[in-house]
Amino acid sequence: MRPKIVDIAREAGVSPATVDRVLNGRAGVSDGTVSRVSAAAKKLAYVRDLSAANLAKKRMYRMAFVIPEHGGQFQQALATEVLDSASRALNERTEIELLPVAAEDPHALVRTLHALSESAVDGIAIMAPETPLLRDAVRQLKESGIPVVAIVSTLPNTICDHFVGIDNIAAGKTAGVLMGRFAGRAPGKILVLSRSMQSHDSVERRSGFDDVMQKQFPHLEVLPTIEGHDDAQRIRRAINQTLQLHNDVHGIYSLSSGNQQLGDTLSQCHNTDDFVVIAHELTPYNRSALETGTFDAVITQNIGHIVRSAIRVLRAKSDRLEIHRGQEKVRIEIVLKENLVAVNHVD
Amino acid sequence: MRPKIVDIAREAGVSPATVDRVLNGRAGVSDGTVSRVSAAAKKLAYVRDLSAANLAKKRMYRMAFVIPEHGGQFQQALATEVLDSASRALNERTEIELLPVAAEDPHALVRTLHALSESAVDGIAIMAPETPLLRDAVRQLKESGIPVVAIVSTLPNTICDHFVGIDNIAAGKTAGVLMGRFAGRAPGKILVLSRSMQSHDSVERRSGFDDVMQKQFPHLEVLPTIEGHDDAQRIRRAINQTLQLHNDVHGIYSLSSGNQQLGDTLSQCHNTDDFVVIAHELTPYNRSALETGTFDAVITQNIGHIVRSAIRVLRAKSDRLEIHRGQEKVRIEIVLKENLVAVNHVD
DNA sequence: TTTGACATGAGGTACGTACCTCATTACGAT
DNA sequence: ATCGTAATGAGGTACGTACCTCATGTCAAA
Repeated sequence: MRPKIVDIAREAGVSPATVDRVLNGRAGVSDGTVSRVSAAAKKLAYVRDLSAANLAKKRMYRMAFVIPEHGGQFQQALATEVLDSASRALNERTEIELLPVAAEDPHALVRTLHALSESAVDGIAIMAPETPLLRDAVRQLKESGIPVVAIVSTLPNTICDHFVGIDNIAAGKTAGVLMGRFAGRAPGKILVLSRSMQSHDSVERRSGFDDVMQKQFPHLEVLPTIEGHDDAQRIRRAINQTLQLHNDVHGIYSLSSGNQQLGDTLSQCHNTDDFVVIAHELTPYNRSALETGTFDAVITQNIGHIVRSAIRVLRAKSDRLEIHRGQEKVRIEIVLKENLVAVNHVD
Repeated sequence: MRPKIVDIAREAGVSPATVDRVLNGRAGVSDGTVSRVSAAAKKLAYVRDLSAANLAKKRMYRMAFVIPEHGGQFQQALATEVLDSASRALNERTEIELLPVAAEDPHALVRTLHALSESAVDGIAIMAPETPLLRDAVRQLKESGIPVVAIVSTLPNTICDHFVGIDNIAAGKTAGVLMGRFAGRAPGKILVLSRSMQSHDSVERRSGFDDVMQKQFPHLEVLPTIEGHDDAQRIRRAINQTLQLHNDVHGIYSLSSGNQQLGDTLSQCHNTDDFVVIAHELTPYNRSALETGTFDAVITQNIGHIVRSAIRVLRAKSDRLEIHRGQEKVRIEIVLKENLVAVNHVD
């Protein structure tokens, strides 16, 4: 049997009430007694029965997910996954609130976070690009004792408590190796596409990608990033222009998750067998592009795992428990048509 | 607030005691009352507070992991992971016993399982090759109401309750695509190695591999599988023989997890840049082979996830709860030197 | 010596569920 | 009318922890 409070009391020669006071850090216990009780607890390897404690406390873990509201399929999938986890989490005393925020407006984001700091949440998971405004808001939250984890998009660990997501430099490197090996030995060019290079993530991926391409595949020249800004016309024009300018494009690398326009352009105007296409995030669209062969590989991260991991981490932070690094590490997944079946749907 | 037993009682117009009888399937309640109570419970969307129930019942989940005792690094990593999970699981009313069994002796396996069926465990996770003896033993366990999940090595779902592991045909296909695309366009041969083709897993991987190679890369001829049976000399001789016989070997595919001998042979006798090497399972050995460049890709599955998933599934089965398919699906992971850093260590 | 502050003990109630005993009711069979 | 039985209610204790009140103890300053 695991030791309980009465066992510590007996061991330390005090009453259960005193043990309770010590364990819960309440005042009115002399230093000597505190250390005797602590020693007894350590000696017996006491661990509080969390579920009994939570039952007694009527504890509820209240957490909020703050994510961009008008994103593409990735953000949508993320929201779905949060809602799904929310319904399951209810059985584990965890209430999850989904807070979509206008992504382009740092002030709206800060307002939302400020409101949260008033509303007695136990933890916040946030996906947002780093800005000075955000940094300050997060710092404030931490000062009020609310744990904050960043998901998908990195925030410096000095600011938030934890980051749940992949290493984007390594992801870019991975894309690079696949690109280099899939594209063959003939010299040629690689076209790189991104929604916007304002995003940290895109910059990191590009840098990892370039690193590998330069070192391992110098016969492939990586062209400057074309920024799409979700403008279909602009993207189409830019791609077509580049393809006309260079007749030796062997591959296309799409850094960010919005690829609808890319796929459309490709399937309309060109023979997709001519070059290797690698993209990020296994959205429904990218999934079908893999199936049809328009895309050759997708580098992705498991959204369900990210959400569950964020919840576990926030719960652990809230209980001041250690987190299980192995379980919380998000892996860079490589998806080809062939292992697609075995990968979770985003639905 | 979530509804509790008194709420159901009020709703159904009966006493809490009767609700208790109904919810726990005890006798002495008329059919009409049973259905009225059930209806009330459904109407209020009642879900039993598992932790309070477990507290009241002093419940312990007792589970056993039955795994091969003298395996290579993979089995060792599995054992480590089980022990690690065991220590954490204690805080969640879960006791995990690790039972290593002589892999080559089906009778020993059956004896162990039989002993388990006497010893009041709540669930069993087992990694073992399918044999008629095992099938019968597992069927018996299921008849005594003990949930059994197969891990890593498939057992038919008609026999056990669940399988935690990857689809080996898809894994073989994945290896095939990587091999085909990495090896280039020149015609040549692919050498295939396995510990033993007695193993279901190896056969499935090979069949997936062949499927892709035939359809997508017909210029590459896949040679018959060389079976190593963990005999270093034999493996070295076979590899050297084959390499001498065919001067156009472009790739080596190692189906099973024991690759020490393969790596040794390669690093001793040949220029490893000449061919692509793809292996399974990210064991410490394979990890270092990736780092040095001896191996080009490793197809793997996350052992920690497998163990945790098996525990969750067994707990769910034991409580007759639904399992969360998305969370329990094990993904086929592709590991290259570049995304190695981001993948869990096996230690 | 009194006072007061502080340390500790004793004992209770609560959380939501399980499970037990005993009492009561209803109803059909005798 | 009486009895037996099945159905139900009433009320308790327990699980391990939290948190509350009140009583009692100790010791030092006034």
